[in-house]
Amino acid sequence: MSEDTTPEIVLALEIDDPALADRLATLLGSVAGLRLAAAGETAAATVVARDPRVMPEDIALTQRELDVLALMAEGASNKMIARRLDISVHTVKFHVGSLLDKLDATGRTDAVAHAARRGVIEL
Amino acid sequence: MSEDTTPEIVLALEIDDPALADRLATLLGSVAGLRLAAAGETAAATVVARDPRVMPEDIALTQRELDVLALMAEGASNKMIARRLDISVHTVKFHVGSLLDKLDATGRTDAVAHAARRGVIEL
DNA sequence: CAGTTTCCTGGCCATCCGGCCAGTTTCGCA
DNA sequence: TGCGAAACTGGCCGGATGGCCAGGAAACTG
Repeated sequence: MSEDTTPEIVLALEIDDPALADRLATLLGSVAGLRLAAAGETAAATVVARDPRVMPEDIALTQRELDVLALMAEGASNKMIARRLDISVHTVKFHVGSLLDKLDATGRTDAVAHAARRGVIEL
Repeated sequence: MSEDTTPEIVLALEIDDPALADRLATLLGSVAGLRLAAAGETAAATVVARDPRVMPEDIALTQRELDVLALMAEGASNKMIARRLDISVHTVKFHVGSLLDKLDATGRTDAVAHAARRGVIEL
């Protein structure tokens, strides 16, 4: 090894907690081979730590609701979801209704967005 | 300073590129005050670097389409979007149609999911 | 056994969505 | 000056969506 051709790894920081951000910046700033990204600079990797206050406890979703939610996130219509889960469209609507209620959403798009924000599903 | 009370910051790695992951693991593993998370361990922050191949160039969206997309991600209906942007519902539908087309989505929920995945919008 | 939860199904209906057609204006660029 | 892209508006319509009502079957728990 020891090629001086190896470029520094540029790291960006996206930390909600100011104290943690400061400690990380100090620690990482002094590592050889690493560099913190300047404002607007494209980084090779990003250090993220989102404020966990957003997700107190996992919203209590039943298994079936999670099934439906996952398919919703795929953009599936109620009819498609019904076919894939082998249940009736009415039942799908029922679960969707519960999801809208539990996720405090106004529609399926909102529900998916909320769920993604809280980490209930992975986009 | 020199309080041994200061806990180590636990970092998790989520790097698609194995080479980059290896370099980062080596660099970060030897930093005092830092520790890499064990499997399944809860980390204070996560270093992420998603494979950029997914998003070759930002999909060419017009300003108006971005406006509509942002409101869609908020779960707004076409009517709401129309009111907020002070345009007619027909125009909203027009832009939504373009978005579905450009984002290769089957519906507004799918469009928001795709856009979020590509980083076009921030959830 | 009774009660609760979860999952499932049906009908009815107002609204929303998205695709189709058509048109106008405004802007920048060749 | 003419041309295209972007933005905007309208009507029409089939299908999707979500809210409301009602019910039933299975499993778990006190």
